[in-house]
Amino acid sequence: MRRSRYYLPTLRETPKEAEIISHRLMLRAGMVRQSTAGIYIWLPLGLRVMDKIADLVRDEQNRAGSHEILMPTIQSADLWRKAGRYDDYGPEMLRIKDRQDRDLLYGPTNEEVITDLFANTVTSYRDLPQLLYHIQWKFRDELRPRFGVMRGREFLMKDNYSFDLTPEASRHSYNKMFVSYLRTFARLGLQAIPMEAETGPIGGNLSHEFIIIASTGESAIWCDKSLLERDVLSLAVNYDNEAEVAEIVRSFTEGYYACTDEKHNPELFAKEVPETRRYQGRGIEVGHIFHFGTKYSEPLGAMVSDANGNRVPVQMGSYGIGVSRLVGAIIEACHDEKGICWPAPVAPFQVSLINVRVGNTACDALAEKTMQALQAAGVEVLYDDRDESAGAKFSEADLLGFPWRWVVSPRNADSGTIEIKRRTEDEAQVVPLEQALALLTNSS
RNA sequence: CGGGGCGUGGCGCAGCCUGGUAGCGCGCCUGCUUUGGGAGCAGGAGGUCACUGGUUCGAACCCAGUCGCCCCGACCA
Repeated sequence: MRRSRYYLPTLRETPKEAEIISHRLMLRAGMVRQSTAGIYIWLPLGLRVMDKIADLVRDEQNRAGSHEILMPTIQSADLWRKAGRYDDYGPEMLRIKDRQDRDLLYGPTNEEVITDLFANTVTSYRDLPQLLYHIQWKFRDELRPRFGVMRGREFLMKDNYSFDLTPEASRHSYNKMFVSYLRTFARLGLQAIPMEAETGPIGGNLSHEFIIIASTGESAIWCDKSLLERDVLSLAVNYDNEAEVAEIVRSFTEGYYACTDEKHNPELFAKEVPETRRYQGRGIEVGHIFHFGTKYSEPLGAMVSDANGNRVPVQMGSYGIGVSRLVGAIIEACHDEKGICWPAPVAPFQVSLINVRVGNTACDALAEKTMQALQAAGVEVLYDDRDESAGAKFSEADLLGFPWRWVVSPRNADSGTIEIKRRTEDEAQVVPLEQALALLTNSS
């Protein structure tokens, strides 16, 4: 992609409404624009990141044996009345009427819709277990939206719902999602810590939040440092093996203190965690999983026949990841004073290609050749071909934060070499194009 | 919803107290010069001063109301 042709409205100064770092950087880097309070327009660069996160989340959901569907944003109030939540949910739910004066709502979550769907399509225990998810926009009319996309009113969420015959089987579904979440966040380049949580209005009796460490996070957290050193991705998981999955969950939940301010107990923390392993800081909630039994299946009639021919309500759980929130959360966790430092898996482009002397024949030729070579290798590159000063280009590249910066300049164009540097390192190296390509493909 | 603050070219701000031709920096356009960390000079474009009403010869400025946005708090993926 040529920078000169891209739609990338960056800002030199920070709009005054933006207070926290991720919001400032997202506005400056031309990722989003605010439309109205808590509601954002996603621009190409921001959308690329969100799509990558969604794809990665999707991949891990599928790997754990879930099936993707897509439920509507607009739901019927009747369904919510039937489940008994219409009145309970309160003003956070956006209620609307259609032209026939029927009560509708913009879904803040989807337990009702999916439980109803399930009730109408599955009738036998032989079709269980089932894990169904979608990635869809939600609306919650927050009292106070803030922190940019981290607490918007409209947000993109992945929500998965499990259906099982017995509480034990449901626990396995819960465990599968637990492990899948560990993998998902690790692949996104984040250290996520599972913490025991309150179940809140979703209901139920078993729940964990997944928190990533960020100094600007909303929640105060206390945990055992050794949780941060666990290597999740090297674990080979067989999701069909109940004992194996349960063991992984156990290894992350037992013997490790990890609490948000909701559940923090200072005496217990001091007693259970040796002083050298105590971590105290702040974090951002990026995922939340719940087991809630028959809370929705009973009122909505999601029943199946068991092996003895008895009709029993299914056991359910729900599992959420804030996809749009993650865009901001990753920036909170990955930035420096110059700008964003994207983890490669979610970077909107892998390479900032800078031609410091547009108009110089050798530079232009080498830059073109380099861009084409990168594209041919399937590497996403944003080629800054504008007639701007070198300094302006370097600053913007730092702000946008792609993993690599490749510079073509009169210093090295004649020799056909390129100066390459990682966003997070200070040292650059000057190498021939072929070698640069090899370094990039081997490293990522 | 309680408390605080703010609405003036795309962005950041001054002007308001003390009413009298709407200003600055950045960005944008044109030209020349420059060229490895947000270049210089010259010229230029761009604004119903959030909205409505009032006071006044005259309102960005004073008064009243409305709307919008941000921050702190209670609540949340």
